[in-house]
Amino acid sequence: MTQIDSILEDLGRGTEHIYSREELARKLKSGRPLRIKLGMDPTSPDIHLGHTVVLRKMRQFQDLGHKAILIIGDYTARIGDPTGRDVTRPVLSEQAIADNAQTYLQQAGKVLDTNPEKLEVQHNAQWLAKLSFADVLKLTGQVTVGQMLHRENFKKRMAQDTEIMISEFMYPLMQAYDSVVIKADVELGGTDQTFNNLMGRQLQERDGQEKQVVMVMPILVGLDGHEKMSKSKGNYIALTDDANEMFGKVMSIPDALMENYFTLLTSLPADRIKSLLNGQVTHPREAKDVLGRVIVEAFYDADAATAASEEFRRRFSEHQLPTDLKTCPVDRSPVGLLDMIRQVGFASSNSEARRLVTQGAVTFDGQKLVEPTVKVEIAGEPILKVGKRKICRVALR
RNA sequence: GGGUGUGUGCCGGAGUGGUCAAACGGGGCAGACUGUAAAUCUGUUGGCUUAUGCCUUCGUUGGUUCGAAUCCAACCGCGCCCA
Repeated sequence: MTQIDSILEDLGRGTEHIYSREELARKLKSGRPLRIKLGMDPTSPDIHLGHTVVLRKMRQFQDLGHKAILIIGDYTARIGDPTGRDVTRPVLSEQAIADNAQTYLQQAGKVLDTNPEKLEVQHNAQWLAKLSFADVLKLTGQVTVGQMLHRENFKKRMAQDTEIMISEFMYPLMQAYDSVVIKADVELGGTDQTFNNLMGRQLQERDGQEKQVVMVMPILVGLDGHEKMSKSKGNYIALTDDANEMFGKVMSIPDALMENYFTLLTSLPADRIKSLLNGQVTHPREAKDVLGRVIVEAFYDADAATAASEEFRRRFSEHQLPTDLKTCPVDRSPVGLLDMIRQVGFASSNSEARRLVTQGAVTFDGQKLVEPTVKVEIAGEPILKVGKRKICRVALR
């Protein structure tokens, strides 16, 4: 196996498809630092593990001496990527876009090498905003409607008779044009980006450039085990989650998801992963514990990972109180049970609190309370527990 | 522009004058069982200081009626067919 072959193999890990491997090999052989493009739309304020799949691939290229070009889609965000949507996206305000872009960068820095030699950050409004109508016509003159309608997502929406705004057709073009402007050698993206990425190749070719290689990564499935990890579905692990939260969320994923997470979110060697996933060799709980630690370690450190694992064991396996039990204030002492639950934020309405109480989810000061109408005394910071996860010490304000 | 249809709770989707806070499914939450896994079972899923009670909700506004998610009108959104 030549050196290029082994590099190719590493780079190919966790990718769904490469268009094309041969071209990538050729580019790698040239020896020059490649320009690796990744576009991110600042449409939501946080990034989560799903985004890191591609960011990690980007990092891998950086570590091999290539240059990461991170494109903040501050202009494309105004349209909204039609990807994965059955309806048109709402338009974001410029301010929201700018704010989101800021946090994106900050968080992406947890995965990427932020050395300016290795990372170039571009905002696509810089060139897209300048295009004239004539420029746009020229762009639109390079792609047929048939081609656009071939796109999975549009096809589906056509079939369902849901609306498609013409502006949405512009999205792939804009993204593709980004590739032309920055002269990308490789573009990374999730499988849902395939169409857009491939269009970049087309436009580059028309422009007389060498076509970019497109590497598409699988979409990370969310905590529920079915749907794509996304903020709006609430099935995500945010990079801003604290270590305990992160670890706990990993422990809650369905077993079937572990393989996916191991290959896409960790750098553990393939044979290690294999033995971890073999139920004969490793108990699934143990495997998941390793997964949780590795992931936490990537964003914090080894100590934090160990601590999170231990805390988890203490709390949920041994049913002990969390070490960092927070204290919640309540405004009066003989207080209605429902009122208290609402005041500490464990229920958003009295009715909800009532439901929780009658269903036996509430323990106060070591006693299970099932009568919604009782009043309780706050003395000596008693502990209130609602369900498995909501727990705090109650103190008089 | 003409014809026609549609708009229900987080989502899908019943309901066509009172018994509707609204069937059913999904999702969520809680409980049992567990490894905060899966599968399964059970309960619950608008709000209200305690409630065989009240309030708000079925695109919007107005009307008919003792009484409307259900009938009428106008308007708005969305779709289909024709042009």
